[in-house]
Amino acid sequence: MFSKSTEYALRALIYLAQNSSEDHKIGIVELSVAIDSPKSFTAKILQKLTHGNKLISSVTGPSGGFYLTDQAKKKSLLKVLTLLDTEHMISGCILGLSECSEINPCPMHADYAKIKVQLLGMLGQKSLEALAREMNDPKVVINNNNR
Amino acid sequence: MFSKSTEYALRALIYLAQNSSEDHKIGIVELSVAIDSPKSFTAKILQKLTHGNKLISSVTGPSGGFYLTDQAKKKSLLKVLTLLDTEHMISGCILGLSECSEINPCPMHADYAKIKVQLLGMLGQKSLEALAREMNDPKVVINNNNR
DNA sequence: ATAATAAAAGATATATTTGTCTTTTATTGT
DNA sequence: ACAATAAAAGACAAATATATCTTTTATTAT
Repeated sequence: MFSKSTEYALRALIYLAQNSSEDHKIGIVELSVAIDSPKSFTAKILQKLTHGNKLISSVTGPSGGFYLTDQAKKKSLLKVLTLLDTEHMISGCILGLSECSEINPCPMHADYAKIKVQLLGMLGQKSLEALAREMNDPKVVINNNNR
Repeated sequence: MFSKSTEYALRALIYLAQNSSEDHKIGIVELSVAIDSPKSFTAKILQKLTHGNKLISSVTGPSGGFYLTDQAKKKSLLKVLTLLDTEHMISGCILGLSECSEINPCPMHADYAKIKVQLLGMLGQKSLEALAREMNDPKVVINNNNR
């Protein structure tokens, strides 16, 4: 469904939403171990979310690291996808047509439109902190270390 | 959502479902123009669906080309995805966990499971010929040539 | 049989994604 | 100020996806 980049980003954000705050920052080593992702690659992805849009906050140096503000934790997954410029994965035409619309729909348009509404609805309503809360349940995981 | 390969495959199959039969085969040139896809690349993709599984039938030489049997036209999109080995795009974990299940779910598992049911339901119930029928409506398109 | 046709197969090229490693810069605690 | 720390930045490498081009093989119509 999503690219590896997007998957790592979402997992990282959920972990940060659960475990970080301004006075408890998370380093890239802890983070990439926690979400089972390649360290340097994950660092690059996080950078995309720290710069202009500043969804993620970061501080260099000792006791530095990444964290989310309370405001950031309230952002929805859909907002994250928008910042990652990957929302079209879902909102685009399922057959890949660039000009698929009500006026000139693809053969799947009507059926997919219904599902799209639900997908976008779920992603738009689901905040990072809500997902972090899910992780209070000990069986809920965000890495592959339960194998 | 899907890769370019999968998109081209689905568009090609829908076109073949609408326009081909054993005594009216479609050449790769006509096909790739009709669905607005790169010719040789599309040919490669079609080959994957002609060999073992033989969803697509093909004949070389004059008056040859690709076509679908009536039986093939009844196959669902889900079946096509399975043959393309790309069903995991939908049935896999939305956060990319390899071991995401009821026992150890990711934080999105429960919400995505509901949507997954609907997506798989739609794809499983939608046949190539049903989609071909959609194309009888002149406003329905399967290429980008309406720009 | 032969020539024409069209898919199959193979080689190669390009672009994008994913991943690693090194150097630089910013910040902090001493 | 200084040393240690951690992210930022940049260069590079590998893998995969996408795309093109050429040669071969199978089939058909003459």
